[in-house]
Amino acid sequence: MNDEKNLTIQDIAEKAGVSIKTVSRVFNNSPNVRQQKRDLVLGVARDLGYRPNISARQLASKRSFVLIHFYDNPNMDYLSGIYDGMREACSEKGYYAVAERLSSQNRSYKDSLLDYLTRTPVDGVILSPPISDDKAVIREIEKRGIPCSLISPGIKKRHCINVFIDEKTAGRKMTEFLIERGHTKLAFISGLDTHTASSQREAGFWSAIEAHGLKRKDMMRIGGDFSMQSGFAAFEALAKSKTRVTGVFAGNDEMAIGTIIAALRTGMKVPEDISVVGFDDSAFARSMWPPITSLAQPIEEMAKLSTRKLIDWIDTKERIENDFEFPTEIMVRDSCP
Amino acid sequence: MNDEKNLTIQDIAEKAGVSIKTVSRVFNNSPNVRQQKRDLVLGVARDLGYRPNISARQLASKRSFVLIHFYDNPNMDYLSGIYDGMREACSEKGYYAVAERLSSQNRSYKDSLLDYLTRTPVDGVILSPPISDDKAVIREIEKRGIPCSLISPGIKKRHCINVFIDEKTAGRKMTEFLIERGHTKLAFISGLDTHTASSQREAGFWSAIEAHGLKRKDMMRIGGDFSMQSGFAAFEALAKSKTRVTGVFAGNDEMAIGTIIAALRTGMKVPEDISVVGFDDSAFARSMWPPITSLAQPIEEMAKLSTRKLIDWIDTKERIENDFEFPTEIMVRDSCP
DNA sequence: ACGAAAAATGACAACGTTGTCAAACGACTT
DNA sequence: AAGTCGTTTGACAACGTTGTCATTTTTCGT
Repeated sequence: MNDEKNLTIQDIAEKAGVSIKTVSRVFNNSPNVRQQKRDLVLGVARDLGYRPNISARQLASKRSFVLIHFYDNPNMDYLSGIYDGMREACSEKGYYAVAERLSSQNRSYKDSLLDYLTRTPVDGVILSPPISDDKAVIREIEKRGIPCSLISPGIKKRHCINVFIDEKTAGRKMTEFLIERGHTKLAFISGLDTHTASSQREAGFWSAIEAHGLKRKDMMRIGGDFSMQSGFAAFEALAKSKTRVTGVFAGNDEMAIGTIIAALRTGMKVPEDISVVGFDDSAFARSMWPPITSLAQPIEEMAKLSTRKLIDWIDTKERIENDFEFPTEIMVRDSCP
Repeated sequence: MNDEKNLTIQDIAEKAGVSIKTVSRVFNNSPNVRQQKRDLVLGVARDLGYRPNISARQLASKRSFVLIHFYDNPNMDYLSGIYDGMREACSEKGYYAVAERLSSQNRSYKDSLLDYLTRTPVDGVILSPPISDDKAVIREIEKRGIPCSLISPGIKKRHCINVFIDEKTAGRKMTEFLIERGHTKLAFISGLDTHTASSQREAGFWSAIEAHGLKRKDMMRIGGDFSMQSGFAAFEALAKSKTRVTGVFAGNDEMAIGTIIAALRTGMKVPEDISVVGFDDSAFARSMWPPITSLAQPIEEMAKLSTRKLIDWIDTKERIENDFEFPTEIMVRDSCP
């Protein structure tokens, strides 16, 4: 119901009886503004429904207000979770969220990163696995003095913001879930070794086995690569072996789907003959038949916090905390009820 | 190897011996610049590696250089195809690509559109199904005078750019593919009725049946909703019926996957006992086991052209052509070889 | 209560582009 | 050759913000 005219800092300044510059300072969280004026300005701005003009800001400050998420993960579910979280946090603070694929297939992928960073001015970077483990990439970003936030890094970096779940504990939790349901012969389908999180999940798997006094020789470890096909292949390996496993822990949902399809083909029933659990709680895990029990991480929340802290860092030029851990939850569904 | 300093129009103007304004005109494809000067300026700019400053452009021209894609389609594969196409076309012309979900679940989704359009200045809009069929949405955009491009609209709009495939012919082509492989008893699993393209595919299906002299009563038509689950349910309906169909045409890949999984569960073999074909050629169609024969449309190319034409329209304020049809291709895979 | 130092504030010039409008130029007509 | 009209060009002021630096106000130690 407000008038359409675009408000400027000028309008706010007049209404509040302060100078333009003071208003500017308030909106940039600059120090050296009396709290009383800060509140006054903020109040007036809210009343009038003022929104800063980003272009003008960019032009005058030579900052871009662009945060970029570099990824190389074909899982669209995960990506859009991150993107949504980023976007929400960005719009709170007048930043732009951009996502850019940095394919490690591409031989010159480091070059294309450098290209990107020199071409487009970028105020902050968010990396997700497996790139959050790429030291060369992180070094280049650091060298340019660009604040950087890592999502689920294998090793936490002191010079970055780290946002993560405890992968090992999650892996252990999932394994214990299987054990509690009476499964004593288990298989673990791993992901790619370049994906540190995957090894940590596996460590959790073995730690649960040990803690519950199960025998290592009753367990199978099959190497996968996160693809549906590798889950399919994993089941075939399982079927050939002497060990009769009744519970399968797949390193992600896609491999879980592959495993289930392969099992169905041989006439086995899920979960009656074999139980399968996944990891990531993707949309396909929910819509598969049977729906797949999977470990959910609050990826959108993680991305949101990651972005907020990154923006704080950019705005204030200092980091208070580095590390933020998030809880996980097992979504119990029919594939292992 | 160039110096790092950011070039401005000023630099180009000096080097070329013309005024700042003339350079500006050249970069905006404004009329009334002598061809000779135009070439000169363009040449100098290329030599120096000049790139216009978008923020300054936005500020001075009050345009946003933002194109927005409104979607409400959970298929990430399709979406990222569109996004990639948009992005490429945008970066050619210095525009920004933004994607925004406009959920029809949300009761007030038209409001959120209006909100968006009034909040953020937007120079052009791209709509994909099912939103490209929403007259109310299109009307609101038109009312604001924002150029609009539709991807695969059910009915082509004269005031918009339309980019599409011939859905009916595609449906017919796919059906004939099944018929040529000896299937005479077929099932068609439809998508949501709100999705006009789906009905057109179905029309193609029936036209092929008729053209090949097959009997309508040997055919089954099952209503689905594009979800994996509905594909699953469709197979169960199929199994219950008396008609023994050997070929299934699913309205999209997800329903094809559901159908296949359901078939596998009953011990049937695909494609030996039943052949299934899908539509869209999504990543899951490729990585499913068996991989699914599916109809591919060049969605990325379509989005790219759509975007280019939209930008032309914005820049020149006129549209030469409205309609652009693209070819399709059947990707033959194991689910119906 | 006084001065010195620190904190808060403001005036004004950037930032790199486009819009406006007036001036210069060219091609015609007479 | 002068006059007319359309085309091409350019000077200069926006656009809405931040950076710089000078000025004012507050705080604090004595």
